[in-house]
Amino acid sequence: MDLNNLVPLPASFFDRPTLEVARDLLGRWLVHEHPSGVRLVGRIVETEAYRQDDPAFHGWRLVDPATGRVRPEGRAYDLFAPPGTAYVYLNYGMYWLLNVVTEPEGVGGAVLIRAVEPVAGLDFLKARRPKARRPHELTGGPGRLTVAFDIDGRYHRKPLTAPPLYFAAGEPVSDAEVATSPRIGLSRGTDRLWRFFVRANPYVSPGPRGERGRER
DNA sequence: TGTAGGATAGCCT
DNA sequence: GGCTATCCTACAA
Repeated sequence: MDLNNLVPLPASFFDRPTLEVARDLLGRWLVHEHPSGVRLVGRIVETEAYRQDDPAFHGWRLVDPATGRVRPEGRAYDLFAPPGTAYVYLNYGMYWLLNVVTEPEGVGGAVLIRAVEPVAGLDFLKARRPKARRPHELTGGPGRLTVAFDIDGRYHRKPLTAPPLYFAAGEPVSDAEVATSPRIGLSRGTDRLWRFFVRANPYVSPGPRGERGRER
């Protein structure tokens, strides 16, 4: 990959089954052309998939289980937006979480970006998170990476298929390097192995009780 | 190295 | 009024 010739992934990349997109996003680059002029690039090393047939999905109750019809109500309806749209929301009143909407428009799905490995803009990232000592404290964890990359609600519902915030091709990750586990921080849907991460990568978020990168 | 508790705000019941 | 796709600090061992 050439840092001087970054091409955004097109909407068609996200117009696929959510699990496929979550797996395929590993190794891709998250790029933020920051308003200050600094370009921030991170290699994605951890994702989670959320689907409309999933009790952990925000928009779960918007779908009528009998008819499959969707009620266009509330914030969660933005998860049914066109593929490649940003779904950014405030969690626990403090942290912005970055998702990219998947599946065709009208079908609910999104991938949560949980951790990246810095590729460019390291000084900027460190300045945003001055207390980070170990790698995963800098950009490992969905709340940490949005602080480091200065991503917040202003990107909600914006297309992630063009600057200033987008994904680039990066470098593929082989199946041998990929591990799965239950998603982190949920009370429902914990039986599904819909968290994808790069094995033994130091930037993968530790999760609760130091479960960093452990498969189950 | 590990666990416990608290901060904080929008959304839903 | 309860819950939440989190993180940080304090404190024990």
